[in-house]
Amino acid sequence: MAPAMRNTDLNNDLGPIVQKTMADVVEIRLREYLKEKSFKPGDPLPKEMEMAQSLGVSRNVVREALSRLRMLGMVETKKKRGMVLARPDILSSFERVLDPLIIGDSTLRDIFELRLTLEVGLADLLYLRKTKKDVEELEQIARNQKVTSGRQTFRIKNEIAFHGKIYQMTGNETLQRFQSMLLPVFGYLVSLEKVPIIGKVSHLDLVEILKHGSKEEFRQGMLKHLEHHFAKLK
Amino acid sequence: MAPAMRNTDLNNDLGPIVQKTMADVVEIRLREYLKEKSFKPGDPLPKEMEMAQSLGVSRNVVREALSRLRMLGMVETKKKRGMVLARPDILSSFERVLDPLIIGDSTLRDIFELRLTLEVGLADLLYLRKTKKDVEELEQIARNQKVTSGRQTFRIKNEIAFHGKIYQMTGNETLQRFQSMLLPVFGYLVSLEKVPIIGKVSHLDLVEILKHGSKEEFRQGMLKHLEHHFAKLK
DNA sequence: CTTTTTTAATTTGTCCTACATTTAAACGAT
DNA sequence: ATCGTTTAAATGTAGGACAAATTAAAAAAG
Repeated sequence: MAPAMRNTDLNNDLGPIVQKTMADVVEIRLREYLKEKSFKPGDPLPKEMEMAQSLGVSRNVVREALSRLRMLGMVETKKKRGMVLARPDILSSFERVLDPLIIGDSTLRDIFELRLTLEVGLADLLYLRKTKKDVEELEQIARNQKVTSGRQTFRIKNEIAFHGKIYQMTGNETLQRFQSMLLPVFGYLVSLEKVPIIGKVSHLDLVEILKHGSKEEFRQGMLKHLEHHFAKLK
Repeated sequence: MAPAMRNTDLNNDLGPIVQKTMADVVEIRLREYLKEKSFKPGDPLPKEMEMAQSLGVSRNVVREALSRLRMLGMVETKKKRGMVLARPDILSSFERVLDPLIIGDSTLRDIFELRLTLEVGLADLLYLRKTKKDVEELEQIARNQKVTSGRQTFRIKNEIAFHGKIYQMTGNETLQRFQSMLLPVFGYLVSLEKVPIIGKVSHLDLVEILKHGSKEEFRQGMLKHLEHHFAKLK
């Protein structure tokens, strides 16, 4: 693990030689500018032409940079009105690049581990915010699975529903959205398995713990539920 | 929590009426195109002019869309060679929008919770991969703090060093980078505290657990270490 | 004088053309 | 066949023009 680590540091320190285009530079400059001047959401930004002239580049280049910030939701534009700083949705940018087919294998494994880590760590939030209604709904999902344990595709869908419901119960919207966009990654990795392996602790067991057990018991239960996944990590 | 949930679903289903620009559309179309044709990293893409003609838009619009994909690291361009699909760095896009000053308060709190969740859930990876050398280095950091517990700024730096080292010990590079870009958020929230509160379990205690204790003990220890943070969550 | 309507002006969105720059590929000389 | 040279293709940048939208101002109506 150490060599990989050193490599990362090296990448940070020495980075590859990349020929920055004007749009790259302008994007950075604009970002710095917004920070320095401590723009807040809603504040009006300079016009495209003003930027172009100040920076000494064509309006074309400025627009390419602005197009990037617009994509991230950092700025919004209206004709005649100009542009204003906006609150970016931090996860939408994430979503765009999270495709199991184009991200590398090592990153894929990293994300898989990240998800397992989250599931085990969720207990505290869960016990802080779970409601009786939530637990009942969760139980319904778990029972639903028990009945229709036949088809493989349905099994996966139900798996998603169950764990998704748990994230929802944390009351943390960002966490919930985060997990929902991690699902394809998770599904992709599970689909690579030849034989579906079932943990020692079932969904219904977890529901039972949620009803009458403690945080620690739930953590242990979730751990056992995901055990076979952890076992695959080397 | 239910109403917020419904609202989210509504936003997904019905979304606000946004006047999509050509660049937006082209970005989406290009992304679909890459998926449908199942491009893999390294594959050459069509030329700008070809795209423009096929889509019936100006080269300018195509370039704005491409500029976005370039920013995300999805495509790389070389003159004469054209463009190739590349492996995007999933976290770099995240980094761009993760500014505590422009993301909203609720998101800020969500991320704070996310981090706490991670720290508690880390134990398994940690015990799977920790080395003697790592533990020693961690101990060094913890001792360093004990000695110089005076200045506030140093305390924070040391706090970062300690927890950062823990993430590094998991051997999960993505996780490590993820936490490092979450640091500003964390630091921002901590800086809002009037009085620095110290947990019941110190860094040195955690090191001791890592040396001779079990995973469960470590999880409990970390929980106690972060207890005052969890206490603030409602 | 106030309210409504019309007009004008400003700013972004799109298209077009031109040229510089880079560099892979074709070509040619030894 | 190898090395250097030329060529051509693709991206990068610049600048101008106009459409579309929408605010702001001016004009008209009451």
